[in-house]
This record gives sequence, structure tokens and C-alpha cells, in this order.
Amino acid sequence: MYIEVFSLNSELDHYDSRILAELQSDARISMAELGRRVHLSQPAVTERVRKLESSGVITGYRATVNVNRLGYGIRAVMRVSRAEYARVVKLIGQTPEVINAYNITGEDSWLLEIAVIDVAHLDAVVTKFCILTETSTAIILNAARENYPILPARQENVKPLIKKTTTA
Amino acid sequence: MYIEVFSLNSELDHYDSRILAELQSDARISMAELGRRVHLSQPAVTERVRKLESSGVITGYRATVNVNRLGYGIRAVMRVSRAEYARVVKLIGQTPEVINAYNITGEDSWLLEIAVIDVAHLDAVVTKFCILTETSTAIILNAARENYPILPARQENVKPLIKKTTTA
DNA sequence: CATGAAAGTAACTCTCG
DNA sequence: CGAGAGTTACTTTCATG
Repeated sequence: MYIEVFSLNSELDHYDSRILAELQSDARISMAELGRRVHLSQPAVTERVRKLESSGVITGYRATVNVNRLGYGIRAVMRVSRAEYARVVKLIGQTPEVINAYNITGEDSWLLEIAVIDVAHLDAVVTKFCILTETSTAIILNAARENYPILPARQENVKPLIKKTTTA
Repeated sequence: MYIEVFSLNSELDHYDSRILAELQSDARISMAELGRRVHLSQPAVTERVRKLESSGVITGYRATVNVNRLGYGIRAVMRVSRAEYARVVKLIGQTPEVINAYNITGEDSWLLEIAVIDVAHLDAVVTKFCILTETSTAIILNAARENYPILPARQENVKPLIKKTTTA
């Protein structure tokens, strides 16, 4: 018999994966409809969703919007070089154009994704960060993939460094 | 009198902004509750949401998940140098670890955001793309901001290159 | 399974061009 | 006077104990 390889998500079964897939593709379906899709009763699926929320697997539900339709002609990514951490965080907090801000490894310690109205607006935002440190900006031409649904990491995807061994 | 400066979102009024803000912070509230928050009746707010959807302003609703809780220990960004467009797109299609894939300007023509289980898994994904062209990977240490809500670009935020002029 | 809330539908009102 | 948007009232569907 094989030794079980447990992971952080060992408690998530097939039903939970189905639920997560459905809610990542449409977060506004009713629990009744979700139950139909995953073949569970409505109270059963509601209880599972509640547990996924309270255990922190599901962190929220958000409408996704088309930034172009909202008047933002340009999306861009800015690489921001090392600078005093607190100052960068503060500046991000003062910049609503920043949609995502990642602190990353390497020479560029920050990667920001921004949405701006036009080139003049882009210039204004870049300048705000240039005052702090060096930046490098690239405009997003298109997205081949966006917010791809994430399913629980499965054991067959894991390539363990230590092979499973048999018990005595 | 000033010439009106129209933009793509000129039809979006204060109510629509409120609706967009609410649905980006919680996409699962009922239309009745949304109506209460923005001070409109349930049928009225439902109709506005329907129009925002059909006009392409709202593109969908998604549950957001904690990738760590799903067994992915590492999030990273990969910069991928110029390569045959179709081959990159095809490879992205074959790689579920890619959450976001942006085609960008500059030397690195692609920026990919990925979620992987561990270093061995990261190595496997990076190698897939290294075969095609040069890559540069940085691990995401933390996110100072994620999916910041986007509101309609407002005229007071726009710095027009051509100033408003008076009519004859 | 029963009760209360929410969604969908229809008829009516109000305002504005 | 007609078009558009909102409200109220009512029926069906959904959520919750």
C-alpha cells in the first residue's frame, strides 16, 4: 500500500473542484443552479460554498469590467526598481490607476499593472513613480488569457522530489 | 457655453458608478440589496445591470480564490522574449498554470503570471517556454494591491491635449 | 418541508423632448 | 404626444432553519 501524500488542500474533493470551477466562471448563479450543475442538493452545495468561504479558499466575488468601455484607452505594466518599501506602498495607495501591485524578486522589485486614459495620463502616472526610483513601462497590446480559473493542485500534477514508497 | 467633451462612457451616470463599485467589491449581493445601497428599486437596478452587461462594460462575475489554499506555493511572473506569435499562444493554451498572459510592447513581448506548486513545478513550466525563446522569471513575494476596483474615467481626470473652447 | 426573501413580470406614473 | 426610466404590486423561484 502507498503512503498517502497529503497536501494543504487534501480536504478538497471532486465536488469542491466543480464548485470552484463554476463560481470562477460565473459567480452570480444561484445555489440551486450550482447544485444542479455539480449534482448536489441546494442545501448541500450552499454548505460547501460556506465552508470554502470560511476556510479562506474563496476570498470574494467580483464583477469584471472592460476598462476600455470605462474610458481607459491604455493598460500597461510598470517595473519599478528597488526603493524604500514604505514609500512605494504609500505611493501605490495614492494612485488609483494601479490595479495590481506585486512585490517581486530580482532587480525590479515591483511590478505594477495600471489603467490610464491616454498617453498624457500614462506620462503623469509614470512620472509619479520616476521621482522615487527607476521605472520601465510596457503597454499591454492584448491579453491572450485573463483570470484563468484555478483548480486545486492535484497530486498527479505534483512531481514529488521524494518518490512514494511502500509501507512495511 | 462649453463644448461638451464626450467620451466612450458618457452614458454612464452616478448610479452606474455606484453599481460598478458595489459589484466589484461583492458580486453576489442580491439586486434587492444593490438597489437599497444605490437608492433605486430592484427592477430599476436590475435593468441597469442588464444594460451594463449587454453593453460590455461588465464582462462577467468571478469568485476569487486563494491560490496558496489550493496547494500552489508559488506565484511568479515570466517575461518571455519575442517568438513566433502563434507558437506562444499555443503553448499558453497548453499550460493551465498560466493565469494571465499579456502581449506587451518592448524587448520582452510577453508577460505571463503563473501559479505553481513548488520549485520543481516552477522549473517544469519555465522549461516549457525556454525551449521556445528566452525567459526571465521573478517570484511574487506579496501583493500590495490586487484587483483594485475600476470606476469610469471621469472628465476631471482627463487632461485634454486640446482645451475646451467656447462656442460662437 | 415551511417560511421569508429575492427575482421576474406587468401595469402605471413621471419627465422630457 | 410618444419614448424612456422609475415605482408599485404580484407571481414564481430561491434561501434558510
